[in-house]
Amino acid sequence: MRKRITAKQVAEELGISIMTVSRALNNRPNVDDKTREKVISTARRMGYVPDHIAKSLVLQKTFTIGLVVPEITHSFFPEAIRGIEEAAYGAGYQLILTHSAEDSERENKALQTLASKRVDGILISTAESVTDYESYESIMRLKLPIVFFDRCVYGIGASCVSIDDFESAKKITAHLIQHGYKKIAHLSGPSSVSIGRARIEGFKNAMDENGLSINDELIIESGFHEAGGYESMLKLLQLPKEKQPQAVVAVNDPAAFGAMNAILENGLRIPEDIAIVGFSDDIRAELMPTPLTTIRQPAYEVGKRAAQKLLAHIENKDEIIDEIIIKSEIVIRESCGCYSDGKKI
Amino acid sequence: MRKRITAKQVAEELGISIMTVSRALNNRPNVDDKTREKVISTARRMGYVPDHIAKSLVLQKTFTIGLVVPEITHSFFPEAIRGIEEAAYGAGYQLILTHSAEDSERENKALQTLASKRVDGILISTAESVTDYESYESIMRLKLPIVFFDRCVYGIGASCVSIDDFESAKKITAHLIQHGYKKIAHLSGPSSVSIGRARIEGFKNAMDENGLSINDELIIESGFHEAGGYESMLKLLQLPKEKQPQAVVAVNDPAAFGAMNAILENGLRIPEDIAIVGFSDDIRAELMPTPLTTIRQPAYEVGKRAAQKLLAHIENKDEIIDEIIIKSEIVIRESCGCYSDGKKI
DNA sequence: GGTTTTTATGTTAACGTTAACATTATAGTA
DNA sequence: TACTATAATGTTAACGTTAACATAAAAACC
Repeated sequence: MRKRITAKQVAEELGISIMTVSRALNNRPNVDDKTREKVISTARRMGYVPDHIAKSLVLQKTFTIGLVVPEITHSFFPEAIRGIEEAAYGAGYQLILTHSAEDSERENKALQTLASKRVDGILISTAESVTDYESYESIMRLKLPIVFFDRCVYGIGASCVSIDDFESAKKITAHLIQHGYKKIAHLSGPSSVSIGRARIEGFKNAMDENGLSINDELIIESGFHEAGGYESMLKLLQLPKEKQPQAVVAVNDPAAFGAMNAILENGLRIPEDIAIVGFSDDIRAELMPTPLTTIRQPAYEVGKRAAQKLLAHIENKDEIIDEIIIKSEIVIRESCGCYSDGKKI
Repeated sequence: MRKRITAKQVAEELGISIMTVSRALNNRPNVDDKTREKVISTARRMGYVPDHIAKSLVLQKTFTIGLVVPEITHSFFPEAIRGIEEAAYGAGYQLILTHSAEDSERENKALQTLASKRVDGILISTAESVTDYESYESIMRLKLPIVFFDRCVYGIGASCVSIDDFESAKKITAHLIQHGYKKIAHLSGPSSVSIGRARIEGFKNAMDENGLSINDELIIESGFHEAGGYESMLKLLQLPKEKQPQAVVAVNDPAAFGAMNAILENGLRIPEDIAIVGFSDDIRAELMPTPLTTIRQPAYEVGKRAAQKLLAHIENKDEIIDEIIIKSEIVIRESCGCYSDGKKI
């Protein structure tokens, strides 16, 4: 069983130095054309594969980007990863994928591992359970560029790419208000996560600007999952009839799905009895019994821009820290009350 | 701006040798407890992060697995990746994720890159457009363990983990036959992909065993996407009435969705006029106007088992080559004709 | 107390590559 | 032709770690 072929062996085969082999294979100048050809063909014939590990060690650069994702099965992330991969691939970088499973402990470990593997930069969407930023700061102390995407951390001097959560939440809430609803509930995300905070603020801002009072009883933290949406909606439905909301703004589509189930199980109609809107345009949104009005997040675009920004930081250490906002789009379906009587509001 | 801290600097700080630092930090025996403590605390204080690249070079092992996925947004893959990540994480390995985008050229490049990055093994689900196996064989020549998952390549001496495509296709076809349908069509996958071939064979086998003749006009290659299913179904609907199928077995759910749209747009009912079944239990399957009967693929399990098998190959070079089949499950909904009259067949 | 065993630490070389400098061959110039 | 500029190739050291062997110190034995 032959061992792996190295540049040294190719050099010996040709009776030349390793350096000439290296130069020939890396398209460097000052190599005779004939030599270069011989080297290339001999290397191929011998099955030589350059050792990127050795190269990384001497160059102090791995052409690898670390990626930390909280929950890869959320429909947003596969799309975002595709955008990231596209940008990275185009620039000749590979991706090390790690999964925090929404656990801050695991996220921290992943960051340490990535630093240890000497990635050139890190792309991260924070876990739900993160409470302090020490692990991010320790990465930054290593002068390792870090770019947040979707779920951001502000004020620690890192770039961030996300959608305009505040504006989007405000816009979709305002849309409900236009329908004439006055008692509007919000199923909120965890306040520890930037998008949770931004969306609740957008909701409140829309209510304020339209002269509607905010009833704290109608704001319930439900988290990002269907079960939380279901539970929270049940609580709302247990309020006395006159306090119950006419419409609901859910922090994301899964939470909205849960809430929709709760509404239907209580024998109420959507949107006639209670209107509801989501956030994220999950693939299931348009297939619900009453198609869900929601916000479409350009996940691919977010991923791509985040990767591009990270690459810029990697290749130019004076690249300015930026907070990039990608515009989202409201997708009007029926659950808000539009079309239900045959015409759009 | 301080440079990165190395073991050498920690050693100098303490006035001891690098080797003692290395031993202390790696929990090796024969280090005085006091020395070990001092090393660990000093390393932490100085912000030392071990360099895995250097370690990989000397150990000739990277604790990294290469992953090649054809289309990360297919709902199967995020789940499978989660399983892979789980197994890899548990064993202390990281994942380099590459995306072939169903393109064999790009897949080949990804494999070369992974070999160059000295991954310890490769997990791959082949691209649709792959025609020859040279790139896989070149990986195997490097003694790099490779395990196929979901879409397999047989006969080249690599392990493979997939669901029982043949049996599952046979089972779901037989289910349609039990309903009494005799003219059954198949929208097939590309025959270049193992699962495409296995499913068509399962379909034919079920027809055979139940004494039904196979009409080649009713077998159309539609590929894995919605558009192909739609187009193919239109072709079937252009056949003379007496030749049109009573039921359709689609190669996967997206193809089935496309076909369902074509059926409905032609004013036909599902399943009364044409019954249909899919394959993969896409998240949308139960939300269709007529919920789709399909095969549930345990994607997480497939990913996890594939990763485990690869790890076994990595850690024991005599590990036997295996073809592992994960059992799938038929999910009965309404599109096959069950429940449509209020009772299950 | 001296010899052997065990434990703790140090030294050297190696992993496979490239940068930087050194040398040799070739071409160009006067 | 001799001298210089340029192109092609070679040599050495370095990247940060660990294995393998070497040595020194401490403990155990008779």
